[in-house]
Amino acid sequence: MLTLHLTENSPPLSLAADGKTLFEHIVEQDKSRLRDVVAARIGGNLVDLQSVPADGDEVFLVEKDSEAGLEVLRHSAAHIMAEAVQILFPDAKVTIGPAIKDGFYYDFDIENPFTPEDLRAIEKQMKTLIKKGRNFVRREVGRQEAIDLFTGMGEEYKVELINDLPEGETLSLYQSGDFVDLCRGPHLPNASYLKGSVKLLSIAGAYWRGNENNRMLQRIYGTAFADKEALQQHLFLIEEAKKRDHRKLGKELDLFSIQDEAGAGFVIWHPKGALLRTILEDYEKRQHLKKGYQIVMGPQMLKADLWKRSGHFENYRENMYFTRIKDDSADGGEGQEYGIKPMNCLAHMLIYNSHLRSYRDLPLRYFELGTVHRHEPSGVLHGLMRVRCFTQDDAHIICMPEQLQEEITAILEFVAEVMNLFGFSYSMELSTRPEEKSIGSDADWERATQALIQALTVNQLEYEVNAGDGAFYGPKIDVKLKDALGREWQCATIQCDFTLPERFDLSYIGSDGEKHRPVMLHRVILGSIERFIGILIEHYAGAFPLWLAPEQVRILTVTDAHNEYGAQVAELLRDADIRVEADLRNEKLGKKIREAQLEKVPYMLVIGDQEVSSKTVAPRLRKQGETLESMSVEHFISHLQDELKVVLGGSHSC
RNA sequence: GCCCACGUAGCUCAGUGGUGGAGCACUUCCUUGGUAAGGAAGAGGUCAUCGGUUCAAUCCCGAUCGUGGGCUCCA
Repeated sequence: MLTLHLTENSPPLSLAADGKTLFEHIVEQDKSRLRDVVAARIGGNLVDLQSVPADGDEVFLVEKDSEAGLEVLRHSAAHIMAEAVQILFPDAKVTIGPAIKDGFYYDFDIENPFTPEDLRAIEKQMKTLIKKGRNFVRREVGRQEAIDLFTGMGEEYKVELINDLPEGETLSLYQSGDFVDLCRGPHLPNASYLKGSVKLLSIAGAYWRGNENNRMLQRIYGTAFADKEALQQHLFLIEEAKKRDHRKLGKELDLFSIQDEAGAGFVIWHPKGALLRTILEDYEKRQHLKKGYQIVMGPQMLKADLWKRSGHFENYRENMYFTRIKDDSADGGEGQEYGIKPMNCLAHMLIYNSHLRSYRDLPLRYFELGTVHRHEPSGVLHGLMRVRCFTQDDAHIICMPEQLQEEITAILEFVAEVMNLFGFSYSMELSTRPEEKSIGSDADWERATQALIQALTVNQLEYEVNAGDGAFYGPKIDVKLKDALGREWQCATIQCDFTLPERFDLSYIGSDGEKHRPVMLHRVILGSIERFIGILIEHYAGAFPLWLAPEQVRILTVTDAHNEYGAQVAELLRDADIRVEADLRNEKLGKKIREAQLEKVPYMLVIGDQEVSSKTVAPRLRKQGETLESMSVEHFISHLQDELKVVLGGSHSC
C-alpha cells in the first residue's frame, strides 16, 4: 500500500502499490489535479509524476506555483531551451542548465556568441517544441554507459561532469524529443505545461564552473512561471525596476554623476545629491549620539606598516591604494609608504590606545562617517551600488566579553529602528569562518560565533547560516533588506573581532586590577551611504519622503507680477528651516508644474493674484496632483512640521 | 580581471567611407498666461582617446579608457 495526499487538506488516500506511475494514480483519483501538479515529494525527495511509487511510500503532490514546482517548471524550460539551441546550432555543446531564483539559464560552448536575433529565434523554436508537447522521459544508466553515450555525442562537458560525480551515484538521463541530458530531475510530465509562460531574457558570458581560468561559455537567461499572468507580472516588475534605476533617476534628478575623466567608481555628488546625503548623515549623527556613540574622525591614509600590523596588507592588499612620495628624508629619499584606508578601524584603535582604559570606561562606541577606498575589479562597478570610494556609517564598539551580547542586542534594535523609518523589511544571515585567508585561533572564532548566535537567539530573530562567508578577522551577522519591489540588498552588518584587539594590544584594567583584553565589534547600519542612497532612490522611485527630499517645497508664480511676494514666501520658509526653491521664470504655470512634478518635489506652492491679495499660498501635492485649500504661510509651515514630526518623532526640523 | 554589446550636442537618440542630424535643455526676442510642455530666432560637436588601412575614416581594423548585461543559485 501507499499513501497519496491528493491535495494539502484532503484526507490521504491509501492505494495499492501496483506498479502504476504517479501520473496514472492521479488520473484514476482526480484528473483535474493534473492541471496544477508538476511533480511529487516522497520522503523529502522530489520525483517525477512518471515515477512508480513503492510500497509504503507517502506521496505529497507538488503544485506548479509552489517554490519547488516553479523549480521543476524552470528546469524543464532550460531543457527545452537546450533542445531548441541544438536544433538551431548543431555545433553548440551543452554544459549545465539549472533553475535559479526567478528563472533559469543554460550555458553553451559555441564558436560565435549568440546575438539578440538568435535569442528571438531560440524562443520561437522553444514555442514550437512546447506546442508539440513532448514528454520528459527518465532513464537510469550505469556510469560507463553514460560516458559512452555523451562521448559519442561529442558532449565533453557532460563527460567531465560524470567523471566528477562520486562513485556509486545513480545517473539519470532525461530525454525530451531528440534531446538527451544528464540530469537529476525531476521534470514536468510534458512540455505543454510551459505554454505561454516562458520568456528568454538575456545573453551573457559565464565561465565553465564559474572559474575564470576556464573557458568562457555563452549563457542564456530565461524565466518561466506557472501561468501567463504570473509571467506578465514578473516582466512588469522588471520594467518597473528599469524605470527606477538609480543611475537613470540620479541623472534625471541631478543628484550625482560618475565621469570617465575623474575615474571609474568615483561618485561626484551634485548639489541636490550632496544635500540628500547631508540630510541622511545628519540623521545618523543625531541617532548615534542619542545611543551613546562618540563621533570620531581618522585620517584618509595611514603608514603602510600599520596596515601590515593589522593584517590588511597581508589579506587585502590587492584592493588597496598605496602612495609614496620621494623626498630628501633620512631613509635615502625613498619616502614613507602610506596606505589609503579601505576600512576605518585602525584610527579607532589608536584612539582607544591613546589612554590607559578602565573597565569602568567600557563599552566605548566610536562612530565615524568614514570614507574608504577599495579598488574593486572594473567589471563589478555599478552606479552607486558598487564603487571604489564610499562612506560607511561605521562604528567600532570596544567592550568586555561579558558585554558583547548586550551590545549586539542594542545594535539589532538600532537596525530595526532605522529599517522601520524607511519602510524596509529585512532578514538576518550569520556568516562563519572562511576556509582560506583568515586570522585568529579556532577558540576565538568559536567564542565570537557563539556571541552572535546568542544575541540572535535572545532577540528571537530567525537567521540563515552562510558557512565560510565571514570576514577574515571574524564571524558576522548580515542584514538583508527588502525594497518596494521585493528585491534584497545587503546593508547592515555586525562583525565580531577577537583578532585586532590582540594585534594592537588593546587592554583595559579590570576590577581585579589586572590587564584584560577587550573585544571589538565592527558594525554599520546603512552600510555604504552611496549604496544606501542608490537603494533609496529605487525604493522611493526618486520621490523621497518630505524629511529626505533635497527640495521640499517649490514656489511657482503665475506671472512675474507675483515674483516679489513669491520671494518673500520663500524667505519665510527658509527661515523656518524648510528647503525651498522659487521658480520665478517667465514661463507658464503649466510648464512650471510639469517640471516640479518630474523633479518629484513634495510640495508646490502656486502663487497668483489671489494669494498675493489674501497673503496665502495654494499648495499642490506631488502625489496624484492633489491640492490643498489655500492657507497662510504660517499654517503651511506648521503643516510641514507636523508631517515631519510623524516620521521622525522629534521636534527638530531637517 | 574575463566574455559580449555599446560610446555621436548638456540630456535622449537618429545617421553616413567624401563639409554631421532631430527633440528637449541653453541664449535672445515676443508673450503676462491659475494646476503636467506658448511662439520665433540663435548658439552649441576633434562623432571617447591613440594608432593603422585608405586618395579620403565619425563609419573599416587594432589598442586604450569608460559604460551596460553577465561571470558555480552547481548534472
